[in-house]
Amino acid sequence: MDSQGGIRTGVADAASGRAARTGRSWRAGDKRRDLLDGSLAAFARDGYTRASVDAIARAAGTSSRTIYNHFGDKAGLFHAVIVDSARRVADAQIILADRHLGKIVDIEADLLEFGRVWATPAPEFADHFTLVRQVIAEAAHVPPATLEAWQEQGPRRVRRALAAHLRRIADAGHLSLADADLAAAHLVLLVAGDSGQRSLHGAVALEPAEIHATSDAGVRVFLHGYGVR
Amino acid sequence: MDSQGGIRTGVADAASGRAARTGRSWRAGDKRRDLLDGSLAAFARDGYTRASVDAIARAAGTSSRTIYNHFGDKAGLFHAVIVDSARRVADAQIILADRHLGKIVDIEADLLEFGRVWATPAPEFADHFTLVRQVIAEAAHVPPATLEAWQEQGPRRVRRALAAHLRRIADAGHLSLADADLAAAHLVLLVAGDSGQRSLHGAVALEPAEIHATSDAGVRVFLHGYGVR
DNA sequence: CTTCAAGTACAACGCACGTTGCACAAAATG
DNA sequence: CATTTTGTGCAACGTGCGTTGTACTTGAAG
Repeated sequence: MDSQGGIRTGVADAASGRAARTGRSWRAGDKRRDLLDGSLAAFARDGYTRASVDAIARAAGTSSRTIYNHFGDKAGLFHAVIVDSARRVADAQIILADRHLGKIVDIEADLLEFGRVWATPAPEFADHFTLVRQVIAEAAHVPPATLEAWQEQGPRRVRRALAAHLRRIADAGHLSLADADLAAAHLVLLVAGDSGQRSLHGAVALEPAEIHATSDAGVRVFLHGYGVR
Repeated sequence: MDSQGGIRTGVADAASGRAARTGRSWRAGDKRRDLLDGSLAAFARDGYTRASVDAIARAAGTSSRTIYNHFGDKAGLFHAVIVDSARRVADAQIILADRHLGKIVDIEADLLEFGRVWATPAPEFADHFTLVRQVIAEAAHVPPATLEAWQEQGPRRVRRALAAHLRRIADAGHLSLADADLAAAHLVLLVAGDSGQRSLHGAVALEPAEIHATSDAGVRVFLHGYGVR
């Protein structure tokens, strides 16, 4: 009953294989990048099933045949797209965490500032989060290997970076926490969970003031639970 | 570029038309109910595109031809399914709100109790919320009329009922609020937003203790903003 | 220039799916 | 009973899509 449909295996057959096999550097054309970018937009807009390979190729300015040469499979393309996108977003988020949590002078003020920036959606990553919503909605049809690679390169990497910061901040006496990983998960949920959920329901962009209000409230709840008393 | 794909119009062509035209009461077989229930399960599991009409018919124990006789269209079926399901869930939620917010003796204790019950997911409605996630993910491909009917019969109806309760409770001196509708939206988000978001990310069911903790925290934030000082 | 990998255009195959028409059974209605 | 409504099984049509093979172009490397 699940055999038909679903995103099938072809994980990383030829993916990035060319770059490794040939000594070619990625300068000219760079069809692979075009493909990853165009596919992200197409998958985000239409979802996996609806986004046809031909439409993706058109959006990326390549031939559909090139997709199969690079990724072997539609599923392989999807795998590469979400992992690549998740890695990029995670990189940006980690940099953001480093900037705001690297040096703590006033734990409450710094966390409030961090929360506001964190909760404010970056337009250049809108497609990514739309795609993530697609993945969550049809998680049952996404190969476990793809889910695993996405989580590992994206959310889990970010959470580990945040946890390291929180651990360090706690050791410096600004917080009181036992499980830094759990605390990191709680922090991002409290800061951006509500506004994320809310923007879904209304499908409208939130006002910055509303984002800041929910983020501030989340930080205060976090400090209520993890602050030094 | 958007012309192909998408859920097309056929909203309520023949939907529920038979019941209205003929004086027939819905007793025997009641294929329509079977269809609505089976379709809910199928759409929730596979999403709109992947769920084939034949598979739905099989899941509902009917013929695929009967689907077209009743709903005219696959899109019409989807429309009927989500509206019907949303109405049922909303009914249950409104009853729940009446029970817990009808008579207030201790505003904090009552809201805490209400929040815990509200945030605890009912297994019989799991399919519905899975379907809602599908709808949100591909909202761009769902006809506006379907989105509108769903919101009206489901979320908005619930929010209005909650707002009425909050208004009454405020008039009785237990709360201080200007916009009851906004307060209702805030309450459900604070109470269930986090746990809903969190259960998505992990795809695992939350422990009751965790649900209660986040719900309690949400209620306290709500009272911090809307409580009488 | 020759060579070779990378990309493209095109045609084709097979398949699954939405949808319809039609003939026929079953059940309710009078 | 006869009649009308509902539901079913089946065949069929058209279409869109994933995928592959193949011949051709292009541009860099030797």
